[in-house]
Amino acid sequence: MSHVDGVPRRVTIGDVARAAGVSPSTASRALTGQGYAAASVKLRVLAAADRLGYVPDDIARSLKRRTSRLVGVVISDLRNQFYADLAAGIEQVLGEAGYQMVLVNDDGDRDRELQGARTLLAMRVPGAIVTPLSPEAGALLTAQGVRVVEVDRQMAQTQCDAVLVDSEHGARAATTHLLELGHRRIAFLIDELEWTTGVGRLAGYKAALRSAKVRFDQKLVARVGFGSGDAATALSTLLDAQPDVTAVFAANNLMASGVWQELQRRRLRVPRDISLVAFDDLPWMTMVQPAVSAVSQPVVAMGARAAELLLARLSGEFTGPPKTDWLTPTFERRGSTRKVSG
Amino acid sequence: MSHVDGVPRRVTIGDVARAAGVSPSTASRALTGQGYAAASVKLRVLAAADRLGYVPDDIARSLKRRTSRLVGVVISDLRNQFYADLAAGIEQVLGEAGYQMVLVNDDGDRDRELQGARTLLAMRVPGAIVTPLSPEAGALLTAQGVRVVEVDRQMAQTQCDAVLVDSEHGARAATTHLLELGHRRIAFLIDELEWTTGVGRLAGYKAALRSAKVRFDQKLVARVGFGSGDAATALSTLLDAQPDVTAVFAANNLMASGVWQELQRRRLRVPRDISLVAFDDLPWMTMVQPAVSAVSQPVVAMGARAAELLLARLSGEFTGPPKTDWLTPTFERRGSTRKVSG
DNA sequence: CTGTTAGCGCGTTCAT
DNA sequence: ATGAACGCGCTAACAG
Repeated sequence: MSHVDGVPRRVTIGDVARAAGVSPSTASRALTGQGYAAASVKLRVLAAADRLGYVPDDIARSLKRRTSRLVGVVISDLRNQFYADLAAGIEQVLGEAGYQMVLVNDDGDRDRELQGARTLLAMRVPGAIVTPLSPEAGALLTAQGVRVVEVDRQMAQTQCDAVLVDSEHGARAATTHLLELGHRRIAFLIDELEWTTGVGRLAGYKAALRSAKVRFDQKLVARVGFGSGDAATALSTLLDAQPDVTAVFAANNLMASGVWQELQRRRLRVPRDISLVAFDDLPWMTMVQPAVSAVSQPVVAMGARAAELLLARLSGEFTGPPKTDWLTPTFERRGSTRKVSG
Repeated sequence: MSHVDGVPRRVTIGDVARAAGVSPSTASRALTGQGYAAASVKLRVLAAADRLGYVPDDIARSLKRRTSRLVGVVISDLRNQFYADLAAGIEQVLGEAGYQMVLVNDDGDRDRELQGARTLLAMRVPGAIVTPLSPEAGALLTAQGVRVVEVDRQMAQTQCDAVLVDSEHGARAATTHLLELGHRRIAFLIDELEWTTGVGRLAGYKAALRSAKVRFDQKLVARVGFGSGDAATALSTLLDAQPDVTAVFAANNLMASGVWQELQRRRLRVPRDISLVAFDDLPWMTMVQPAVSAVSQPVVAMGARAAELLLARLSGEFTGPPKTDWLTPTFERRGSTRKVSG
């Protein structure tokens, strides 16, 4: 009666063993390839398994082996193409290695991140890849023996592996480009300064200014709430207060999108009236007119690299001390930047 | 020596029970809230669990309960914002109900889809949500008692729940709009006609033509490979062969992107030289100039709805015969369409 | 209300 | 090379 839909009962290794006329242990050895099993027997077991449509129970197997092939992935916003690409890179590498990805969205909320970590703990995942919001979640996992790789951002106080893009380098390149075009009043839009990304990008911006002996002006930095759409409003306020701004640096793709909309709304012509550079390159940036000059990150590769690192840890193939992989972004000059006018 | 990193051994319910001076069963009842447990005892157990940092083992629990809180999600391309949004909608609803999402990307490949289904089977997931490529994967799952909800596309021969967008309706609206503007030679770009989406969109296009008594011309339909970026090339070929085309209908966001690029490359002015409508609305479509008129799908809501349906099935709250939910897309008129010139 | 018993499905000793 | 016995961690059934 619990099998209303005609699904009687999953076939177990015991069924296979019986059908093949051997013991469960032998069936297990034949099926997994671990341990001895006569060739003829192995064949019989395999045939029986196939005939009965046997699918090994991962749950039972995991319980026994005390480890599963599930990797937790905690990201901030799947709807942001950046994170989706990251997840795609991770999934591909994981999948090829026979691992599955449990995806958790934390929406930039630390409580949800922690909640996600706890869930992963309960699931007994051997490893996790996270874009961290706080050190806590990663620490919690690490403390319980879960191997953690931080990606995009670095937050762990206790050392753990990480795969990052050199934000400072990228931001510096973009800013330098603007400076070389003669811009001096460059607005900088960002939605967070708690993470290594925000910090690094601002640092790169400042470093470029310093090299060019241009004074850093705090009033040119606009800070908006995370994930909020008010990059447009923030830019608007800033432009009103600082009418001498000739260029804008949008520190991520969300900021870039908001900035683009605001520039459109104001009927400012890019790059004639104002120049624009973005950090993080998205497809739309080459579809608009003019195309947006941007710091392009190897996002998918970053996800893939993180997964590779984690797998190497899990397999014991890599056992060294915590290591941080740095990926280098490239600045793509496009049509949204030009020499400062007048 | 297996505990190099100082992670001794996970605390089990047995440890908690001992610390609280009760039996494991009582501890279990106190912890889960299922079954009797004296208030004072419950308190003691909870305190002990908390003190020891006990985290229930989901693997063992699943083995015992013969069901887990993992839902399989099989989609075609996480890097396509459409699928990412879908997954985001699913994840949100699942997460609120205490379920996790195992995400599998099949890249539009049926073998990988089938492989994914087998994996989910092995994982003993109680349910799965899929954007189907073939009937096989879903059938396999259903046959083993896994509740399946198809989303975006419908493929199952044996009935199963589905959440779909009314493609025909949307395509008809978009095409009618073009016809009302006087367009008669409307190119139609698509990358698949095996799925309900492609079929429905073409049907809507044809239906609109029929209503307007405009002859359907097969030569105006360009078909490209799935996921391939050659929408641009295909359009190019088509435009060369059919110079009287005055409007283009891109049947999904990939096609739209390719079309947009090709129109740019040809320096065709939209909508002056040619009009454009897209099926599936993406953010870039309102960032470009002119904004692209598009059939907007409630993608996140579709994912959410699919998850709700699945959860209702799993909880036994909904037991009726297979049902298909239809969501209605809306046509957003923007600047890329205008009266046919000349 | 509580403890004892048993078993989910598998892999892994340990004998043989 | 094979099978019997055991246990992974948990909870459902039962007796008390």
